[in-house]
Parts: sequence; C-alpha cells; structure tokens
Amino acid sequence: MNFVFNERDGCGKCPIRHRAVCARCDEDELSVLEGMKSYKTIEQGEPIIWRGDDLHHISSVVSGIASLSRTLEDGRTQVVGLLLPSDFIGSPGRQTVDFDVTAVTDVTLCRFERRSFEKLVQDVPHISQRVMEMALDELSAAREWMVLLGRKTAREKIATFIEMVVRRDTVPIHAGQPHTLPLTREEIANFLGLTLETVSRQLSSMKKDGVLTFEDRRRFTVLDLAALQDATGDDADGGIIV
Amino acid sequence: MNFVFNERDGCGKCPIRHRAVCARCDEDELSVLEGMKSYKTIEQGEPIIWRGDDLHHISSVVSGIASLSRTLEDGRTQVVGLLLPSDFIGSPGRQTVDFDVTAVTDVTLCRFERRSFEKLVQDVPHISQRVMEMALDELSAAREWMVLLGRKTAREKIATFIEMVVRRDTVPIHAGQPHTLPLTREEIANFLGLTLETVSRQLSSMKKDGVLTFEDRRRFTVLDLAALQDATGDDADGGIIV
DNA sequence: CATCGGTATTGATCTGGGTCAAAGTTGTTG
DNA sequence: CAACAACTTTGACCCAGATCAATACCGATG
Repeated sequence: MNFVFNERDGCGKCPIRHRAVCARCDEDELSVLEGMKSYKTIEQGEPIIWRGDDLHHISSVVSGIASLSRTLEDGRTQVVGLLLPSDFIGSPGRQTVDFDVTAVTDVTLCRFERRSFEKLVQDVPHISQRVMEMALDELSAAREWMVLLGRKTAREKIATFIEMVVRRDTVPIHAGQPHTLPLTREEIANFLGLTLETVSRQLSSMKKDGVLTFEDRRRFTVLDLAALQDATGDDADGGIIV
Repeated sequence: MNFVFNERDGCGKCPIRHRAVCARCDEDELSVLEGMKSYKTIEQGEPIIWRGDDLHHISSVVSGIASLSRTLEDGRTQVVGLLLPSDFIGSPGRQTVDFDVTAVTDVTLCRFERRSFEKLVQDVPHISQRVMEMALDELSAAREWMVLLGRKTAREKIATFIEMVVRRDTVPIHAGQPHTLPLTREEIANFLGLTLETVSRQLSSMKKDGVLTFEDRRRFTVLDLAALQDATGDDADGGIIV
C-alpha cells in the first residue's frame, strides 16, 4: 500500500529512523560501526550507483529522495522504487545492486563499509530480523505496485500516486493543506508506466474535475479526497474487508 | 530475473529445499517444530487463503504451484507471484497475507504453527538471516517483474515468460527437449498484465516465426533460443555488463 | 462415441494511451 | 531583464492491445 512512504517505528531522535542501524541512537549495539560510518552527499540528478557496480558500502538515506530504476537498451525506463530517509541502498550478502540508483533530490547518505555491516548482521540477531522485516514490507509494497502497473488505467495510476503522496505528508492534518510532488512529470511517468504527456493530461483532467488545484507545478491541494480515493481503483480503505 | 523459479541452495534430500526450515534435514535445529508440522493438500483451482485472512500457519510449498494475486472490484486480476516448492506462504511477524493465494495445480503444503515458527525465528539467528535472504531475492525478482509490467510490449512479455519457463526446466539440457507451460492462457495473461487473447495471438505469432512449436496446448519446444532471448527486451545475458 | 464444459484460437472492430509536434511557463544566468 | 534551457501543457493523429464475437479443440462423462 505504502510503496513510497512506509511508516516505520523510528527512534525519533534522528533522520535514520531504524533504531537497529541508527548509530546515533543505539551507540552500544552499533559501536562496532562507529569508526566506519561516513556521510556523503549526492547532488540532484546525479547517479549514486549503477546496476552491477561493486558495492563497497551499505548506505542509509539520511535526507532527500533517491530512485531505483532500470532502463532497457532503447531508453524505456521503469522506476521500481523510491528510497526515502531510513531506506537502504545495498543489502547484506549482495555484491552488487540490481538497479540504477539516482538522486532525485539532493541526497545525504550515511555509509557503512559493507563487510563490517555484514559481520554485524551475523553477530547481532536483532539486526537481521529488522532487515528481514524491512525486506518483507518492501516486497509487499512492490507487489502492490505490480497490480498498479499491470492492471490500472492511467487515471487510476495517477490517483493512486497522488493519494500516496498525500498520505505520506503525514504531519499537517489541516484539511486543504498544500502538498508537494517530489518528482517531475517524467519521473512520475517512469514510476507509473506511462508517458509524461499522459501524466500531464490526467493531472489537468483531475484539476478540471475539481479534485485538485495546483498552486504551481509542484505544489497542489486536494479539494475532494473522496473522489481521489474513489479514482484509485482500490478497496475503500485499501484494507481488509473479510 | 528469476521471478518464478529461483535457483536456491537446497539440501538435496527433500522437497523443502531450504535447509534452514527443512525439518527433515536439520533435525537438531528444528526439533522444536517437529511435533508441530502438518501436511495438507489443496486441489487445483481451490483457494489456499484469502487476502486479509488470519494466518494461523506459516506454510512451505512441498509440491505443486500456487499463485499470489489481487483482484480489483471489477474483476481485473493481477498475479504478483508464483509459489513453487520451497516457497513460503505467510511471513513471521505478519498476522495476515496481503494477497489471495490459490492452488494453480494440486498443492501439498508443509505447515508450521505460526507462533512456534516466529519463536524459532527469534531464537535461531540463522533462520532470520535465511528468511531475510529469501525476501531480498523475491524483492529483486518482483522489481524485475515491475519493469516487465510497466515497460515491455506484449511480445517481450511473452518471450520473457517463456524464457523463464525454459530456464527453470533446469534438468534436461538436451536441446529440443519439450517443456510444459504451468499455467493456462488466462493465468499467463493475468501474470503478464495482458488479456488471454493477446497471449494466444503472441504464442501463435512466435510459432509462425519458427521460434517455438507446440506438441499440444501445454507442451512446447523452443526451436530458436537466440531469437527467444532477443525478443525478451533484456540485456544479452540478463546480467551485469558494467 | 455423442454431448458438453472448459479452454484456445482467430477475426473484426474499437479505444486508451502512445507518438509527434508546437506552444506556453518558469527559473536561471550573464 | 533578456535570453535560454528545462519543464509542462495541449493538440492531432496513430497503433498496440483490448473488447466483442464466433468457431475450434480437447478431455471427461454417461
């Protein structure tokens, strides 16, 4: 359901929301890594790592948004995931990444030397459990996205995406609060399996129908949340009926 | 790459290929579960568990094939994964499944009481690491499938699927050995985000082009493997170029 | 071996979204 | 503030694949 923006139990003290790997919060457990972590900033639009590249670090996104994507020989691109603060780049036990990772905004990473991280995973059972949970969350979200890519119409795809952005902007429950699209039209298109023209048209159409207004290209306000949710093609609450 | 048919290191002694959870192989480690496992058979076409249902067991597929799918209100269905021998239904730490699970063929399950299984995951670090690895494998495969669903043409989708079936039929390296489609045209369509008519047409077209022959509806032989692989739209070896 | 129900093929037609093209908008840089 | 580049919108047209419909192919069953 929440592909982009998972709510996870964080420590609340720092941008790396996973206690298990937040070196700032669980000093004792992670003291092994203390000397080994380093921060790095990547500018908007720059590649972070290419598919197949050797992975020397396991990194956690501290701030900004990165995308995971694959491009076919002829240039068709599919974004298969967005990485937000607390998400990882690289996994213990994997030499390479399977997708291109790109900075969608300026991105700050907290990097751990891979070998040490893997050792940690082996030594601290708590951590492999946490990584397992994260992987299972993302697996479920990826499958949810497969339904969107395989079976939803353009209108439903856009509505699902917007609804996700709105749901993510957790803090301001003030109705009518404006939200910000984190991606360009082209990036949205590559995420939804559409073209940028179709994205633009559908957004215009939702505007015409009074579902949204745009303050500018990126900032928008939802006028009719019920209509938006209806348009996603999902069950009422995206949840369990039984 | 290998969404359906992962090659995994098994114990080679039993149908549950994961040592970590194969009670028949690692008797010592898993003796806790000895008394708690039970076998169950589900007939072809029957539901195994519905999305949202309470999950009393974690099961491992012993034989047969099951599908994970989601159906929208109006009947559009997307298959998000196939479960083969050694794959799990249910995950430690999750009360419910997020997708409908259906027996595509007759399926035999080996079931463990969920609570006990979860305890095992907590107590034996080896196991959470194994589940983590499996989840990461499936996550990568799911993302690979997202590329197919979002960006590939009907022809490329079919070619990818056939190539996968062929690659899975690991044993007979005898060229020209016939293979069997594990799914009906409709099931293939729901897996590829197509209609059954399009699946049928593309298969006919590949037959006409001399890529395949069909012995009957389900059994086929690849005549031109290179052409098949070309048609998938993937890189030459589906792998790392750097 | 005739009938029947599920499955598959093939044809005819339609259409959602892609493609190609031309402005319009906004932000940036000298 | 002019000029340019990057992004976005909108229009016109097209086509891959969906939809609708008819027929063919099995395998099972009495």
